[in-house]
Amino acid sequence: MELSKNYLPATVEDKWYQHWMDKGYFRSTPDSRQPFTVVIPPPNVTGVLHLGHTLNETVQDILVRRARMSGFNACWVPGSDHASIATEAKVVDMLKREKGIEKSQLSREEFLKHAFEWKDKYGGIIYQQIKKLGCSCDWDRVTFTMDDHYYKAVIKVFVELYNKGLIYRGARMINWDPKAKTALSDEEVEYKDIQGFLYHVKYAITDAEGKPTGEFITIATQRPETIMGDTAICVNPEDERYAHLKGHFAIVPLVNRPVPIIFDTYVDKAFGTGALKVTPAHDINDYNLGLKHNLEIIDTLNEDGTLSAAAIVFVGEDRFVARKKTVAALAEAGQLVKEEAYTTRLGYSQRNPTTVVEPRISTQWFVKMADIAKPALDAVVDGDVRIHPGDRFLATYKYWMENVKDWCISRQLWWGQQIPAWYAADGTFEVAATAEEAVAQFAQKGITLSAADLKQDEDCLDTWFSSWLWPMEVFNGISSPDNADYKYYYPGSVLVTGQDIIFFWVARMIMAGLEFNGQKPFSDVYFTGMVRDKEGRKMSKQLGNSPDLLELIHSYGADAVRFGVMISSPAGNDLLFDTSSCDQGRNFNNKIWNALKLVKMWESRQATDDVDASSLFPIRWFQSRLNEVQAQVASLHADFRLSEGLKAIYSLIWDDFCSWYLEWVKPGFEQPISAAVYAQTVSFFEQLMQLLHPYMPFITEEIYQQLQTREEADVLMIKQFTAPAAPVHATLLEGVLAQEVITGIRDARVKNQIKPKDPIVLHIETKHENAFKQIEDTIAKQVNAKAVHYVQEAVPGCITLVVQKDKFYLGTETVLDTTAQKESLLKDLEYQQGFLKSVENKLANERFVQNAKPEVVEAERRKKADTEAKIQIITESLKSL
RNA sequence: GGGAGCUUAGCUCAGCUGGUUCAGAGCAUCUGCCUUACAAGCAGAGGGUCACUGGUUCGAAUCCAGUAGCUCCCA
Repeated sequence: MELSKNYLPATVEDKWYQHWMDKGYFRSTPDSRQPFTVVIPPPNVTGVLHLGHTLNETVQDILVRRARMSGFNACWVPGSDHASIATEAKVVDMLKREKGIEKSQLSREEFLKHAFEWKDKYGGIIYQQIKKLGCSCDWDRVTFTMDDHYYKAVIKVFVELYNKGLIYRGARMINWDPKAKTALSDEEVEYKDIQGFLYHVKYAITDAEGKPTGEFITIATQRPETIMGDTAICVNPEDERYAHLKGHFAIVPLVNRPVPIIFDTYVDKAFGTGALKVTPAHDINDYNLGLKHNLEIIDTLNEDGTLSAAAIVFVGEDRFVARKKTVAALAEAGQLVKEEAYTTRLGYSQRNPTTVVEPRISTQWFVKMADIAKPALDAVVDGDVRIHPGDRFLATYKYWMENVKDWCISRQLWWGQQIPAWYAADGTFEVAATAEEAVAQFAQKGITLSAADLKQDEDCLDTWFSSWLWPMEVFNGISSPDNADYKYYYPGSVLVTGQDIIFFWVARMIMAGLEFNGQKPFSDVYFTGMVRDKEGRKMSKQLGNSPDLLELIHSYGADAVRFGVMISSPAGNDLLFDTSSCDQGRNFNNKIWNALKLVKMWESRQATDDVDASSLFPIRWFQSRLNEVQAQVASLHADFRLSEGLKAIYSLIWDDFCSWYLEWVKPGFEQPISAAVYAQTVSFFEQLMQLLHPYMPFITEEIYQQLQTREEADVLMIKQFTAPAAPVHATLLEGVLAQEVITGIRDARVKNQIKPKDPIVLHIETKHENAFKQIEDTIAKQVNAKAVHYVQEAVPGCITLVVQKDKFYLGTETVLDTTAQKESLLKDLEYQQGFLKSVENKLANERFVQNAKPEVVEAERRKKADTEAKIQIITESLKSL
């Protein structure tokens, strides 16, 4: 079959993915092998994969494929996440836009039906993309965080933690998303620097009896619209300016409510005016101050961010509109002293990025974190769970775990697991998996009720309260803990994820694993960095700087995209993505493809002979190089240095195999090739493809299959690695010598403008003629030498050059200009002399000779001798010119 | 405000336990090649006081401290 000019990924990728699927190679069932378990960080059903996912999935696939080829029973579980807030928002949007339905018109059940339809429709896109990328997931194990068993597991865990006293319900200051109308956890708030204003507002003072003293106290606030919720003014007890106001009151502007002047060291005398308005319902610090001083709490905001009746003025206005109106009203009343520009940080809802989060007091469910955090902290600190790279994230992890706050897990949403708390009419409740169990629990307390009397909590749980069970429940480990899969696959091997969800997910998974199973969920965590564009900006939809994955795969091929994201992204480092790295990947594909074409050309030109291929220099050398890199890649993998592994393989294939080896064994035009050499070459090629396969699965499988006709079961993706032989050090050095001589002579040819087609005669002056006998054919071929002679002295009229410790004379018909040679020799001489001096200095230093390791000193002595010899050779050459 | 990380060639980045396999890769640049696998290629070449200042050491891109700039996380 004629092979195409260039590699065409589209024709190859779908074919092999389908084949692997049909043969069930991705599927894993427990057996006697050791498991290698990876659970995918489930992407959101709302979105499509972006480059961050691409990097993640690629890393996982590399680890999983290599493990599968290394004797492990590799199992990679795919799935997706219901993403409560984000998905609910999208479904609500869609219903309104496409069907004209408001959420409020629907029952919970009706809404969930729409949500599931939506998930089925859009969730599939993600899986399609993962497949296109070549990921070897076990598709029979796809899990969704709202699957029936998963739902049950979440409820089970909730009930269990509640019964242990680790979940409680209470009114606290929480983060409120007024758009989604739900509580958020601290982790779901993203802070951004914002240019705002600081408004100075003066409040009239009255004495203890309420009589105006004619004085004013001025406060500075960023949020004038919350003035109506003020219940105190606070100053520092040390502040002399205000000491006389003890027992006095301030009159809140616009609503004319007297509030006490209180004293607390919390207030910074130097900030603003030194006087702070205290609004316990709308600021976390004020809330704490309020608790301490028993202040009234006046909540002036509705759940949608409009002012409530308690605000008295501007009721029903949005908080930002109300702010403007409040400022105008204050100005009119003459109570606005000044406004100044002010930079501050505002919290935004992670899932509604344009919505400012409102601190709000609300009754929610919380997980008590301190106790379950402790073992999870220890697991990482003790190295039971290892984080890669190094311990770069250890400090962050430790800090968060040591200062962990209780986790607000209730959300005022429908898309998620509904909180299993059952309320009686009087507001008392029982936590139980079902209404029937709740009835029984009430009965135990002597309260007789029927299921119909109970009302289940309207709220659902935070998505992360389901995702933290992921490594267990993908194997039904919570819902049915005695099953064989769970026992076999748990704990998992490696978790690959972005460093941005270290708290959301990684920390909590470790907690959940230890709490519910007693074992860590995985032994290694590999953090990938953020993918940015080439200007270093985060990829985002707003900027439109995130390339479409399917389009990238369409134009470059999946292997090239995988190469592109892997080639320069060591663990934890941000990746500045530029499509030029995909170009590099595509070029690499092409290079491999062309090497295949070359080798295939030889297939029909084999000459049977009795050559002992293993004794031929190119073959001995490449065998050692291959073994060397095989071992190197294994060790890099053990350290999770995947991108360095890819670099090593890239260079082995392009430079060593294509540029050196294939050129060395290449027969002359239309000449036959030794059958033994051919067989060996095919074997090398196969081993290279195997080594590269985890990184670039499609082209490697295609090449492997093209190299020979194979049995159906002979498939690269499941071919097992064998332990590489030890490389022969001397052979590697032989290769270096050959390469240096070839490069040196080629350089000399270029500098002396000898046309590539003009042959030369090569004279070698060496004390190691035997060493050159092994490589002289190879050298002659590579530098277009028609003859090689060994000489004992300079050959006149030749180009002279020195490589290592030997001299080379190039006889040529071209008229030579010796100045170029002289220049090059002089340059070399200068360098060698400088080098010699530095070595001599070292050796002259007594302390060096005394303190340095003997082998280091010995190496320096050798260097000295070698350099001296070389200088002599160069000097002689210069003389003969 | 607290913490972490980064700063190496024009650009993007490697460089693990200090010592010529330490100053590297890819892209970009320059020169010469349409050499029957590959011009998405081949053969060569040039290019860096390893941010700055001190310290430890016989020896520092590498370890320590400080300074400057950038990034991220947390308040």
